[in-house]
Amino acid sequence: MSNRREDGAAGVTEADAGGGAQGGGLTGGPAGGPAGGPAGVSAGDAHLAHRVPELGALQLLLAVARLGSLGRAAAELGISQPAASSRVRAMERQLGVGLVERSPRGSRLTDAGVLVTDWARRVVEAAEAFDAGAQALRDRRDSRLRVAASMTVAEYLLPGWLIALRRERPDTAVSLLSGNSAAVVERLLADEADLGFVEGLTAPRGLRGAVVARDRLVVVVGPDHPWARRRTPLAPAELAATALILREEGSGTREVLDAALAEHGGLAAPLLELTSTTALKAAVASGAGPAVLSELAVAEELAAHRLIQIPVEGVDLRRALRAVWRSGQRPTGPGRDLLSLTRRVQ
Amino acid sequence: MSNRREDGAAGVTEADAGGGAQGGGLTGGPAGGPAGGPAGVSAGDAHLAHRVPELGALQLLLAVARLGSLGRAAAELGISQPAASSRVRAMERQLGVGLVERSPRGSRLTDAGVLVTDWARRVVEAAEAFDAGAQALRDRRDSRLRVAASMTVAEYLLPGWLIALRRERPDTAVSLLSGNSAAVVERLLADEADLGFVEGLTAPRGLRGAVVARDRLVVVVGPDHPWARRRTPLAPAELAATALILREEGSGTREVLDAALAEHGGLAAPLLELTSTTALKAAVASGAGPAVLSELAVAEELAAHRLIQIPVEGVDLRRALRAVWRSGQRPTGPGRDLLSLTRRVQ
DNA sequence: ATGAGGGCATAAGCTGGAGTTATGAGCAAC
DNA sequence: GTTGCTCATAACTCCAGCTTATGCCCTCAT
Repeated sequence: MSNRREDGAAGVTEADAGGGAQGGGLTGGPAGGPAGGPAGVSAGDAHLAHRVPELGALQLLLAVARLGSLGRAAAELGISQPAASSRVRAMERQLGVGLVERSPRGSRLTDAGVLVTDWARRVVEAAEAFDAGAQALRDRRDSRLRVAASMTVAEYLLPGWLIALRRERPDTAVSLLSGNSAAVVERLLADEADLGFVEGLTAPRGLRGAVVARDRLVVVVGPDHPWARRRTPLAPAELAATALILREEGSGTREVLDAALAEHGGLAAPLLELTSTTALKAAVASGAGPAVLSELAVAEELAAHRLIQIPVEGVDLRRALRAVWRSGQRPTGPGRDLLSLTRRVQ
Repeated sequence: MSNRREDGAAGVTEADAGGGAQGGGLTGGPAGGPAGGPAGVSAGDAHLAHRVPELGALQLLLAVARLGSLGRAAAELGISQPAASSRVRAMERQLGVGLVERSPRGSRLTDAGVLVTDWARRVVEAAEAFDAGAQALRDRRDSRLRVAASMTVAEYLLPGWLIALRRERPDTAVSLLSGNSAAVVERLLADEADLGFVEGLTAPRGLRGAVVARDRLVVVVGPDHPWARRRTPLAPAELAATALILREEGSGTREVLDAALAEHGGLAAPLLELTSTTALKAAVASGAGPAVLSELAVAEELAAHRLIQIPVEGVDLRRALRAVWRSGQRPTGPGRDLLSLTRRVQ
């Protein structure tokens, strides 16, 4: 962990965070999702931004790791070498840990740097998803592919698709309209969109479509709810008889749930009605009661055990996710590319 | 989407991105992980940081969404109300989309704002994990709980635990040492750490421990690899006979794999040996060949289909993740808190 | 040996973004 | 009408980060 810096004040180079090189990694954890996800963003530390380097710095760190040189990393990001040097040093001072081992032959990450870089990668990946989505939201009219997607698809799936699409067809400009399924259908019929994505039990009338994925609704409760300690699956009638926290009337999730429980007595009067999935999850997590949500919407919370999934027996809560288009307007060009992507990248 | 702003130049307030309120969300997707994850960070767009608002702005947006007022959000982040106002406006200009509907009675998110805020939440959550990890890396000697963890635990699991711990015991300062399993054991025996986390088949000699989770090694290939189209599970002998991309000798993953395949003829000579999990995943994704990695390390890549998991029959590739401590030094106080967390938050 | 080249650090100067305080305007409820 | 909440604008300040210019150190090749 030698470091050429000799000045007193500046660099706190504690660097090495452990024994050997990262050779002996044995790893552990449960099956399924990306465990250990961060807890929810509630009130949260106000000064997070002061303790986490900004995106440019994190990207720079990734570039240094990949290219093995501050100078080359600087070039890739389009800044000067001294700027890169100073940014990395600022980051090291901010974190209180040496990240990069400089040598006249280049730069390598320290052990701590490897760890920090891995955490940084997650932030940058989230930022890329943000960017992909936001860009589609901006490029409104003048884009080659106009996509209309339901809220949840737009939120959870589309950014990943767009990144993959950009990787294969960098010149494709995509614009995104998002609303409920009815709005998606409307946009397609009005020729304001080329390709739509909706969820539901059946394909919308007047449109052609293809199932690109499946989804399931799950019953979730907060960790302190009595159900969280249940061992036996929930009976449909029991679910139907329970007051749930629900999205407002007209929500697709609620519709599907209604249909599934119709033969078991129908939904009980709701315990609470909320308008956003986020608010709903927060209410459930804080113990207000059980809710039924898309698996997709609660994957992170389940992995971090902020929410507990309760198995239900004897009810089919699966739904299809469909790509849809106007009859006779089977997608070509960029639309076809995106469509084929959705079959590979879920 | 009324907006009080009247000046010409400044605000591009395209705002609304869809039909109705976000009521009709029907949702879809496959089982398992957080699908639709972003693609890997390779060369990446240089100017990502110019297109994505910085963390403080994203946090501000979340606060506005939660509190319903720019002023209150500003107060929570410890900045003045005009600063918040200007930041949000800058963000709207940057993204080219109206995010917040201002009114004399407060502020609400627009439809597009809801979407953007959800994407922003992911970035902020990743940043919180970064912060939790980095803080533990810094607070070296003077902390109340000194944790030693193997590289992979430190990378994938610990940040989540630390966030949860901070939630319950805000005053607990944790320091993190990370290295291979041997180094972790060494630190514990030298009384330089209070609690350790290692993966492996058996508990280390001289230490007490408890299994806190389980993990599995999985065989993965790039999407273009012939195996990706396979329908039948891999036979152990077939896996053993195949040249794989592996971590260097001494890696825990390699050790476990070696043990599991011993009775099937032992590992073939490696196709390639790499020193970091990241480099390994990149090599596999680009089609260099198959590799065996912790489920934990490839969860995101599997979800985004950048890597394909190949089932293997007849070999047990599971491992235990253990918390360990010195005999007679059963963790108390903060250590006990963390330990009990690991059983709930995976 | 000795010079060329790559890599990083330092120094000095500039610029712009983001913050601050002070103030005004719109709307609601009392 | 007045009080109180909201947000917007204006003028000013200041610091963070960039750039260019330069120097040192090390390695490698001649």
